[in-house]
Amino acid sequence: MQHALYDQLTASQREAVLHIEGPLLVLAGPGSGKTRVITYRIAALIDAGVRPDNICAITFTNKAATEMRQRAVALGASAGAHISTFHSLCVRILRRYAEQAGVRASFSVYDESDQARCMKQAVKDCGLDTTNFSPARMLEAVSALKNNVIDAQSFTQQADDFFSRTLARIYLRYEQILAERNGLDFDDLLLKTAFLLRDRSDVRIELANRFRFLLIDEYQDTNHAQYRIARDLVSEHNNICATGDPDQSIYRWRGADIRNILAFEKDWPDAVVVKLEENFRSTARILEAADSLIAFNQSRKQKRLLPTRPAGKDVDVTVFEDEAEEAHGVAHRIKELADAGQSLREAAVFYRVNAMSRAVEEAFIRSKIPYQVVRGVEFYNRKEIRDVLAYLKVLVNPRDELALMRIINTPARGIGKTTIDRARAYAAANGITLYEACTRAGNIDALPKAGQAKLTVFVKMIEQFKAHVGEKVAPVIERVFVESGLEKSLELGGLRDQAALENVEELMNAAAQYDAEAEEPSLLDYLQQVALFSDVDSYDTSAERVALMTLHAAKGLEFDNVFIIGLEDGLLPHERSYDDRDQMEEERRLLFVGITRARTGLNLSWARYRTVRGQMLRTIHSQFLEELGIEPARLDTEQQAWYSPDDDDNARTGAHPPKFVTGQKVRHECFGPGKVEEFIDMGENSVVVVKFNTGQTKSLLVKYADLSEI
DNA sequence: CATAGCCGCCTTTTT
DNA sequence: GGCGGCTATG
Repeated sequence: MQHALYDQLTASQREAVLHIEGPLLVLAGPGSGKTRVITYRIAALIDAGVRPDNICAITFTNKAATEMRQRAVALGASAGAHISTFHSLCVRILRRYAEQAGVRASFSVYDESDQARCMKQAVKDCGLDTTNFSPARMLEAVSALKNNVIDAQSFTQQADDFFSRTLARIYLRYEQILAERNGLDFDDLLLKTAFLLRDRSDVRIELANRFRFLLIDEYQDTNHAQYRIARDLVSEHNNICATGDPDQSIYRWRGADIRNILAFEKDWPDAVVVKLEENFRSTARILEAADSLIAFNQSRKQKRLLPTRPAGKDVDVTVFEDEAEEAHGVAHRIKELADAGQSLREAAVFYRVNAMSRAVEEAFIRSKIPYQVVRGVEFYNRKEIRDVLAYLKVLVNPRDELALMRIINTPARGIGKTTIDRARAYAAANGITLYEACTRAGNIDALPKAGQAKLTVFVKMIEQFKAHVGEKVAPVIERVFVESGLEKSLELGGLRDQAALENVEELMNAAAQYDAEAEEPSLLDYLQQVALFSDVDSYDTSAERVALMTLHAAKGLEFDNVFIIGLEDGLLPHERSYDDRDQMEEERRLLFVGITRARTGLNLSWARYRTVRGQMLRTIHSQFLEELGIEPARLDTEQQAWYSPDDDDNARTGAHPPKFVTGQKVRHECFGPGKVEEFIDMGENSVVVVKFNTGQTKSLLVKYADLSEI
């Protein structure tokens, strides 16, 4: 690397970048240039003569991995370093060492809903009812065990009370079901890899030599299984570099163990520790608020955020009447920013729960503000996408009964419940999989000739698809989509199906991109990787659109202007965190993460009333607001500082029809009294939807309706 | 066997 | 308020 590049770094950044051999811990506060340090480090390692393929960098999301790859290459580092999430890495390892790990390389990756189905089955198989042993709860418990590298056998041995013994039975059965279907859930990817490294020193040594330099970002959010994997991977050379910030640990509920980062120096006693405390991102006012807030956490090492930027604007705190006004207020403010020439992609709205995006979206649509919702799984959870992927899964993993059940009669081809039940009974009686049973449909005596014929046609179609498995992924998807009849079934439909068609097209585009870019492209790899994808990965940072996301998804990102909504008691901190001090502290860290995403503008808000599960409830503002170190006078303003309904954008058009708000009581000449359900603000063509006391609901053009307020 | 409509369930955050 | 599963009906 040219020496000039290092000149851009601070002394401590340079120290971290140029530390080559031996364990290194980088404790990096928000906005301290951590990402930059990691990418420079990759370049510096290569510069020092390390072969790219001896480097393995672990990121928290796929998106972070993609970005890091691009940045490293832009810095002049030759491509070839392995950069991915822990889960992606484990998929590759398990496929490569399937035999040693005791799995089949063709495994399906089971996502949350797949897991739920298997768990439901497991609970039922154990003769328990799903009310007392809710699959979700059981899944949570099993996941916690897996994250702590405890398998079903060893848990069974240590289970000593009624609940544990029951859970052990469920765990065992759940594992059996997954094994029968050749499926691995998210946690299995880590667990099986941890066991592989523990039990097979030959594999461990081979991998340790392959990945001579291991870099792990967001180390504060690793769980025990990930820790074990990392420890074993560096067991031969100790070249581990971990970066993170204990104050930004927000995944405890998912098994993340903050002790990993706190105990790093115990695990690697000769570790060099570099602290990056200067913040180059946010203005001083924003950092003061963040600093003041996080200081309320008791189980934490004292740490200062050192601002390098000027004071900047005050942090804005606003109270609104309800969530609709709050959303409208945010929209209004963003319009102002846009009018002042600010870029929309530099604005983001954060919230505690996904459901809160709705109100904001509605306001943005009305205000014609382009936006994108960055959400957990949305795209790959759509029915049509899952259907197509299920076909592909059956092609590479015929044991995947979950996938098979999904497609066997989708689109409808006359294979109903009775037919399937009989085929299944035949499979059980003969100790074969359901798919195998279908291939022998002619032998299933319990089935009428018509049923046998339908199954045979289905199997024939699948077998024909199989002939193309070795080809590029996108064409296979297209073939399956067309020839399975899925496409046709959607073409007949209405608007909804039209959207579905477009989604599948989008899937094919993404697959084509995969075909072009993947390291080792294959249908199997595609399916295993796609299961690990989330919508955060498809978040387009270059689009001129406001980003809407949860506080969790905001991790690692930064924006000029940040809006955090719903600072209310029970929401942030979330009510489910009340009874546990550690969880309360995590809620505080969550807000801390959100605040420190902002470069220059930070707008916090709460609403006096919020609709929860369809009910409008009175709220109390979040205790966190008082912990920001902002003068009380600015915290709880009676009237909004910069927004009032009269001062709307459309007021500028010159026309001034009356405006209404949801819930408002009005009277109409003919229909009598009623309540406003919706007000669609379109200037002089505004529409108001009123539910009248007579029971009927009417949409009325405001300028003609002559409604009067009550 | 397919479809529509209804009921009852859950609802924090996500790789 | 949304979704999955169940039932009743064609």
